[in-house]
Amino acid sequence: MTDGPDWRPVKRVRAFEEVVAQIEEQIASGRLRAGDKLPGERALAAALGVGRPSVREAMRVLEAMGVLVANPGSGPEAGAILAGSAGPALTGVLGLHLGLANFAVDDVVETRLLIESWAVEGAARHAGEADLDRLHAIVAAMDDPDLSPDRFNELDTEFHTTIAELSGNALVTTFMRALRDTVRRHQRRAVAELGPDTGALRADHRAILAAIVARDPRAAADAVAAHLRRAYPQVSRVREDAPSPEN
Amino acid sequence: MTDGPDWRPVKRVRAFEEVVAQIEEQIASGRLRAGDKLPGERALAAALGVGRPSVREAMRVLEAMGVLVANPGSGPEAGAILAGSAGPALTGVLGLHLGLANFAVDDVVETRLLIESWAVEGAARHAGEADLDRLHAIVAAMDDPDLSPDRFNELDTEFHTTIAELSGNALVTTFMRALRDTVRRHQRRAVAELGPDTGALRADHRAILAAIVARDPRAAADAVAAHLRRAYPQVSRVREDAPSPEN
DNA sequence: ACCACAGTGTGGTCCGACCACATGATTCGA
DNA sequence: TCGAATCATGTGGTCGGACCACACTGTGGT
Repeated sequence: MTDGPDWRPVKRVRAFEEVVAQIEEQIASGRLRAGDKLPGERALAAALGVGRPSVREAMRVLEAMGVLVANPGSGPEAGAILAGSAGPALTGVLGLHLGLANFAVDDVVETRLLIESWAVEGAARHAGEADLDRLHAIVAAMDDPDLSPDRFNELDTEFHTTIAELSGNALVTTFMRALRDTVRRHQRRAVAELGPDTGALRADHRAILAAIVARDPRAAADAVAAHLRRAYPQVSRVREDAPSPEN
Repeated sequence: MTDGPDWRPVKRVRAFEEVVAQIEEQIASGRLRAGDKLPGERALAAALGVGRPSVREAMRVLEAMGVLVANPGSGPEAGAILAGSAGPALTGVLGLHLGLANFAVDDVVETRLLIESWAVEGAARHAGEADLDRLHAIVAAMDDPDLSPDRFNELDTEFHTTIAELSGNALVTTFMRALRDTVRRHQRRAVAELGPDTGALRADHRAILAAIVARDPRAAADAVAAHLRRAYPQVSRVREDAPSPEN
């Protein structure tokens, strides 16, 4: 394994990478926290001994990762502010690599099934009364007969996101939402609008909620699996976890 | 719900965002495929009617998302080439938001447990003889008594990544690796080196492999869970999926 | 007290220039 | 003739400067 000189191809370090690295370090060490505001681009460039374009490229990278937002103008809203949720960044990454065929739509849906099944089990175990009320309200709101498709989608997102939150794992929530948005954006581009009629989807939601209310994690997971299979019928690969009749 | 004027805050569209959007569109529509090379920055800027800095910032964004790599010089290796795995990009995003306390280390480990448990079940069902040989070879290689910590870690990564691949879901593989790298990088920064002695970890690997060989998905998942609990003892929150004694 | 206005600082954009690098054609020498 | 040093070319990387649009802020005037 360790035969021959075996050089590494020399690490090319670009200026903006060093800028990103330093900001990352400030974040990791806790010297920079969420809500903090970075110095202005000009000041930062001077402090780091690089040109403003390098600082700007670093900003773009951090912005793409959902770490900061940049606002022009003056006042408390202006400048580069550390904030951010990882969600949109993840959605973007997943969407791009979906387009590059680095993985398939089936993979995405299957992963969402895996994650959301787990999340709903947690929800069935730990949901409090207030949580259940929120879910009931969402389900009820989706029964409005003259609901715009966009609004319907918003409520659907809220339903699933709330369930994910009840798992108590913020990362799972983020993943779940990113996976859902990725699939949705992808099929928006290819196929027509909502495939299955909303009636079946709303019935699924009620079944999921009923299982959560009944504190039955297994039934809740099954209901979620059935729901996703109905919502994404074009996805062929849907595996079972426990009840595998094979072998 | 639709009361009042209800303005949207005006979409600020920056030039580089438009550039990114156009490249994204070319990718989504299939006109740009993996392996393709983009025009030079100057040519692209001229074609799009923007300045070169805007094109460069777009490049940085796409590069940060793991979509392309940029090489200077001349020849077939030079230029902006579409390629890329999503892995490093995901690791970067997760690490940053871990530092920003948008989610906790426990969340990350728990999510990895969830994903890898599922993956190993698939591996136990679908692994072929060649796959098992690969795993056996890795496990054997890790028994070398004078193995550098770095090399040990490489092999450990290979073991877990191979299992994830056997699930047949490329996205799960990517996630698994990103989660693992995120935790590792994080504790590198905080705590000392390898916590548990390698002997127990290697024994865990053997147990996981044995369950896969035995085609026992349930046992394999349990073995993975036990392994992760041993590897990350500082993580308090480790839930069970099915065998929950509570309730 | 109120309002209009210039001042100031922010990010956004662009231009032009130069550098380092890798390649390929060219030229010069043996 | 063949080889090797050299130059030309084109790439991304970096920089400084300049200008713009924007949003706030203080300072005038009314």
